[in-house]
Amino acid sequence: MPQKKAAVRKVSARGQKSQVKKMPAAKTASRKSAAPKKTSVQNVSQEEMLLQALRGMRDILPDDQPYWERVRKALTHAAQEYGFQRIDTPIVEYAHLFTRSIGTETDIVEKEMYSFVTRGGDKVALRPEFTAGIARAFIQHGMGILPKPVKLFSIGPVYRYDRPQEGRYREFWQGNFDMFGESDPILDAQTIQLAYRVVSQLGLKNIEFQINSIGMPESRREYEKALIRYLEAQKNKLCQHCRDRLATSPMRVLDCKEDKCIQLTVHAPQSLDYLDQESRDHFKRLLEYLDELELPYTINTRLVRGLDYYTKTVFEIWSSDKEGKKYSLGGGGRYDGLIQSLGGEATPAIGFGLGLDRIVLEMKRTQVKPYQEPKARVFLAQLGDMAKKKSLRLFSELEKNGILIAESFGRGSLKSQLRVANRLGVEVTIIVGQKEALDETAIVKDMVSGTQETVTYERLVDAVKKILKTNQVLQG
RNA sequence: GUGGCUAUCGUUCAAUGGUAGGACAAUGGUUUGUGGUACCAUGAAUGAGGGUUCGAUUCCCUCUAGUCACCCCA
Repeated sequence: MPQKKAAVRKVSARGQKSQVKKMPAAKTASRKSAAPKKTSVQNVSQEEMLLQALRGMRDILPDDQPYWERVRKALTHAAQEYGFQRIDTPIVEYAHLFTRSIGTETDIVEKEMYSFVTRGGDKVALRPEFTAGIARAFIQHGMGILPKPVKLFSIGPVYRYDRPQEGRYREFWQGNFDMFGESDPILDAQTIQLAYRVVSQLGLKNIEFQINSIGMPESRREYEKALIRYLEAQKNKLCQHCRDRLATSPMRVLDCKEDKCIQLTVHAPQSLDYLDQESRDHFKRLLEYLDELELPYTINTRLVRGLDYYTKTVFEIWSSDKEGKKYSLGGGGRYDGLIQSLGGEATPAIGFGLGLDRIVLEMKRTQVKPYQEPKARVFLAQLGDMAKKKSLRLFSELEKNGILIAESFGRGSLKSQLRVANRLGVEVTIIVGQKEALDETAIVKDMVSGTQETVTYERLVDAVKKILKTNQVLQG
């Protein structure tokens, strides 16, 4: 009865763009003229909004959970094996924490942060990445006194107000690993090894690391100067966007995809040539370690990461499909200055994050098997009120004995219940009807052979287990 | 934030300026306490709002969402 959509009185909220301005309290603004904004809620009915997840937000449905479960398990196992301890930090932090650490000129902060003011007047933001919050926790809880390196692992959602596409969402999941207190390049190598370990354990092939070193702040400044000098001289050959970038983040010009920019930057100065002695040694030793570990890497002198806090080593993890198309799965790097710049004791650190949504996407794309939940092999069918009551008890009784039970208590006929049992592919069905309920017995039916026998409650568990066991042997 | 493409039952695919059809899935049934197959039946959709029109799911506009390319990144 799709009742012809009650003609709702619709106040035509047309016109009145612009002049939104600030409207401090908007106390005089009448209901209907309030909030024309362009939040676009205008033409969307309340009900419609209720039935739709926010843009870029999505549900991870039961069908997908096996993949996620496998990813989570791989992550936590690897974390354990490499001695990482789990830490969970709040999703919301002071916005300032992120601007301080990630950098104010970066896109992440400039236009992708979910920031808002709380009722108490605090400027806060949903975390766009993990490291800032973890660094904050590290300092706040005085973790600097712990034996080095301090290894912390996290998994959870992060938020970026970006334009969604496949594999990129506004709420997405990351697994994050950080090590504090150790500056030796072997940690860099170990970090990359760990990342490789996780990803390949998940069955992803064609993994490649791209690495680069951007040196310490001083050498980086030197380099930036040289780069600007070079680009400035041929400014008119750059695309418009890159010309703008010259002033704010010249290094980003390096990964512009415009042909003319690429051509121009081929011969541009490279950060590697401007490294200070220490960074140079660091990078050299890292490469030696990577060779030793036989990890698949290429040096990408154009690789610049979007966060300001990186020093020395930066890297990204890529996966490629048959057509050679590449997908970024994660990245990371060293951030020796971050802790100190946030107000802590000078502490070198390195870490990386993995994009879980993308990993799941890749797993599906390359047909990696998801994690299989243990599946019920026994079905419990019942007939009649009395049997229903008994079945509930039987259900928990069997479960206590480690037997997973499927059921469809809501159904009436035995036929339909058996049909469900069949579809679920169970090996045994236990049937309790009126008669059995009275006798305190149950029918145990072997779904493969079709034979069945009536047993007492005491013998029930054994009878079921016996069938399951012989099946197992047969499947061998 | 910019530009392109898209939008039909839960899923997938049809069709039309004039009552939207199939397949898969779902639910019930084929004498009611026994599975498969088959057969029958049932429920289920034109994303939202406006415009043009006698009439719009179809044409136009706006919004929303998805997707792709930028941007950026995971």
